[in-house]
Amino acid sequence: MAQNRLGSNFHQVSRDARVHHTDRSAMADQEYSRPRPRRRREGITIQDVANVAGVSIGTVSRVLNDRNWVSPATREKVMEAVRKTGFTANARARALVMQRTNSVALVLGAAPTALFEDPNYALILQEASRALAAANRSLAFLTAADDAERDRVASFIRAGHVDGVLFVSPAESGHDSLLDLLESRALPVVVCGNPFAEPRRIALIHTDDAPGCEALGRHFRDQGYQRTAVIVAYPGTLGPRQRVEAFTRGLGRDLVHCEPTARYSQEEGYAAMASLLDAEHEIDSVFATSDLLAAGAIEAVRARGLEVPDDIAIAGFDDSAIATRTTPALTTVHQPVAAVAQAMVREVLQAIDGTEATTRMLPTELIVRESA
Amino acid sequence: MAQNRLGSNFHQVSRDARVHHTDRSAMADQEYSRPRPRRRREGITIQDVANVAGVSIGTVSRVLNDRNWVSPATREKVMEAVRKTGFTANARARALVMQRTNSVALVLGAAPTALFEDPNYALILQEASRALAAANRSLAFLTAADDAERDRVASFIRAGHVDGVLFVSPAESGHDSLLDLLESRALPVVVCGNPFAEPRRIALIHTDDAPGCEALGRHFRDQGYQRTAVIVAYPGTLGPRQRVEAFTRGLGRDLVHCEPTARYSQEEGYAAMASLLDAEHEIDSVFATSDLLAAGAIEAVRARGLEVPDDIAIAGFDDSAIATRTTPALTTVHQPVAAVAQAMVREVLQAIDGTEATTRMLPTELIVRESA
DNA sequence: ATCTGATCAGGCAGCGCTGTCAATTCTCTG
DNA sequence: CAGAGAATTGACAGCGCTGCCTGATCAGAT
Repeated sequence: MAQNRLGSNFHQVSRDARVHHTDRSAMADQEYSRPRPRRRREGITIQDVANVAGVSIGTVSRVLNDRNWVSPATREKVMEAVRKTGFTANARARALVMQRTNSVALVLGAAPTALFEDPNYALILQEASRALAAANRSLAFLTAADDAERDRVASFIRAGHVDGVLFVSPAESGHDSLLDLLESRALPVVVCGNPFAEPRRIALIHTDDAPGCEALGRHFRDQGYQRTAVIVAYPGTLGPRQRVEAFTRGLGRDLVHCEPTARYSQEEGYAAMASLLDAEHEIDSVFATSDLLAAGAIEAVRARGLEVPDDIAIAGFDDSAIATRTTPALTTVHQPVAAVAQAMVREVLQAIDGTEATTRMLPTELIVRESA
Repeated sequence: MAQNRLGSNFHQVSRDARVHHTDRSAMADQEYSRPRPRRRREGITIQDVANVAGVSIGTVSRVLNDRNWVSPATREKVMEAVRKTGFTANARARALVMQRTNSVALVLGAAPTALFEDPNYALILQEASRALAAANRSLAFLTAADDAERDRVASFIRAGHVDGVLFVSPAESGHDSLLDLLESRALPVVVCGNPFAEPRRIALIHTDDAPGCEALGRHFRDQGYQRTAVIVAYPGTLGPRQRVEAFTRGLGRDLVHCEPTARYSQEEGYAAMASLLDAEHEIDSVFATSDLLAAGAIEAVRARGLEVPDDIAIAGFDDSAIATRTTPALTTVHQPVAAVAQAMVREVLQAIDGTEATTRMLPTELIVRESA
């Protein structure tokens, strides 16, 4: 038994020596020969503050974390020492012991180019960043456009870098494996965008597109448009389909044509409109399922010398920044993207604190401008 | 050897005393109530892997970090155990012991709205994100538009959340306190954008705007434009001033007028152009120091029923995504923003690894499209 | 004067990992 | 076949912090 302990005893020595030494150096700033400064010391630690204040590190910790049972006098001494030393608690040590990093990942499930192609993404990033900062959390930004990136995201999350995840995904599928992982870890996740193909235990913040789209359909009918087409990206997925259905419902008659596109981009909108015009459907109005598509469509119409809305009326969806920059300004359906981002943050923070995150649906509304 | 141990034995006394003491209190408690961890264990740890592989945690660590002195057989055993347990090293523990987080902050020194207002910012974010991911680093996204946010950034950095900082700032001043902090901490920082007002020990990645702007000036002269004005944001700062100077040099004659704006936005460009037109300078050509300003200027010109470039030629600066989306497409000066972001990441990573980050300058070139 | 309970402060284990060093085993030599 | 050296592994301190537990202190009550 004693033999067994021998090894430990040896090390205990240096430890005792260290404590002894620290106490001394607190009294007089003599030599500072730590037993083995293997790595350079990083900065002011809680121990330094404790030395200056003449208390133990436990007390400093108690003051910093606003725990009870610290006398006002001691508290003041510690605060003063913190001020004097310029101490900031080491986030890494804190993260280790607290099992919490105070940061949240924002995973963009698309190529990063989407960030300036689609103002919605930038807006979500902006609002999420702001909301997290307000809650004193930091934002880790990741993209997950392809499998390699998804792997990276997965290992990032498994490594415990973040307390929760905000997942912003376009309607494309391909994220199922990542969603599976997120679902399987007990890590709070909030997704925004389109409803899931299959039910999931992941909270979803999405917009109720139907009312706005239906109102837009009624607006088209009221304006007296006779032959209407739609340009729709990701036509196979649930969200876009719902938009078109609600629009058609409001319109009260069948669509002349439905032109699909691969993504939400201005170029795709241009191309789709061009092919609609080429097909000579004799349309007088078009609903594009995003403002970017609509902006492209407007360009295509004007490139042929036609006028919007007189020759062809065009409406978009999103009410993003581009909606007021087109000529004419876009009639569109307002989607509360900022509110979505804020709700995502609120839900994920709640989930981190233990309350289950809940799925929420936010309303949309028709914004009539000049293009339709 | 035995002599050496003797010294230890001396200290062994105090240790034994301590042990005795502990034992006593354990007896008083009647039971050993503390072998179990107090917090729930978080997941698979290196200890679990070691147990499965039948080796010590040190050996597992050595295998994972690809250190020498591990026999092939043991290595295989450990790898197998890692596979079987699905172990991923805890990033937080690693960060603490390594004094390194493997993440880098991207600080946007502007309101987050800039992100979709100015494509440059989004592009930098995109490229930095990509480059960091490729280097297996994560990106913490922060904004520092006002003092409150700068304080947040400062304490974030002091807390040791990141190993380095990428600072993306518009020409505005107001960041001096933050730059002071960054400079004072021995933390690698790379800034992009305009040269510093005062010399700093911070690496800077910026573009050499002069060649492109001068070429643009020559192009204006070659086109036969007679009366040229400029629209310039942040006219007091070094970068914009250099652009205008180089442009004027290429032009070979004085500017008719210099219209200042507060920021780089389409709206400001519109307003500046409108006021230029109102002032009846009889100009036939305008150089705006960013594509966004130029895009706004084009709108303003066309809103008055004038044609670009026939009535008034307009050129921009940046060659951002918007340059090809205006009608007509913008003649502009290409700024290698993606390359800037990549250089920033390269420099900051080098600096983290000990090499001093160096200031770099990247070239610009004239892109002639239709607007001038 | 002693006991009791409420406060307050200190001590220390331990979060999960890495780096150092000692211990152990294996391989050659002379 | 001992002894030196090389290869391999184990042990454990410690990164900086928090949380539990214990000890000390001080009123107020007995």
